[in-house]
Amino acid sequence: MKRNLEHIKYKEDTKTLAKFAKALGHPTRIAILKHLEKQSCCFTGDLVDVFPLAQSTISQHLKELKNVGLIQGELKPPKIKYCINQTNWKIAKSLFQQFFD
Amino acid sequence: MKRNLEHIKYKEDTKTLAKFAKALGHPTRIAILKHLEKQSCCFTGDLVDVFPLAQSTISQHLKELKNVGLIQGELKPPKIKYCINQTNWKIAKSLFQQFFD
DNA sequence: AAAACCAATCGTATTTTTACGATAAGAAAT
DNA sequence: ATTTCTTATCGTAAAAATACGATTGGTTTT
Repeated sequence: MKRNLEHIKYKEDTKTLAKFAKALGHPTRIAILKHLEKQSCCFTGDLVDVFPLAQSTISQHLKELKNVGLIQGELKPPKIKYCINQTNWKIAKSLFQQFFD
Repeated sequence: MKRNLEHIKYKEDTKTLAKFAKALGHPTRIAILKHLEKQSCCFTGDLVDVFPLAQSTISQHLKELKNVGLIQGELKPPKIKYCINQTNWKIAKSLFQQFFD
């Protein structure tokens, strides 16, 4: 963006929905979430085995999903166990639901 | 992306869902679609009045929504009437639905 | 105490996205 | 025929996203 257009006032729901959608806007992140849904939980290393991507790249995608609150990490030294954040998952679900009618 | 990683094989549904999500990943585009849902249809100019964005920017967002098939444009010279593409809308809806369970 | 393990972060390169103004293209009105 | 209206497209600039390798930090194992 060339200019600062953050003064555009969108409704809160619109912004939140866009934020979730953006996080889902990459096939790797969709695949990670599908994996988490099936497995219920998993470690970063599991994903590095599943996807032909560098560890740092996977970590980056996980961070993004964590930042929008769709997943959460629990320390299980020396690993980190990632799960879906059920609270926010439900929020996202209902936002998409009502968006599509 | 530094390297060509298009050889990563994602399932078709995963790619399609990510594509739709990406298109929804901007508040302006969410707002445009909400507007279209309410109005059922509208012209580019209407949107230019609603959003404090340049006409070319609105046009660009519309193009993106059209490219993923969420909307379609009908020539009503000298205007263009945009509507939601119901067929693809339903596909997107069901993909999100089954994704969220 | 040292080595090994796991995952985040840093630095960086490339590509894509987002926004704008200016221009072009088409039809309608004058 | 010229002007007006509407929208797409072009060119461009700035920012964000995507990917990688290398490094760092924290545990655990040896």
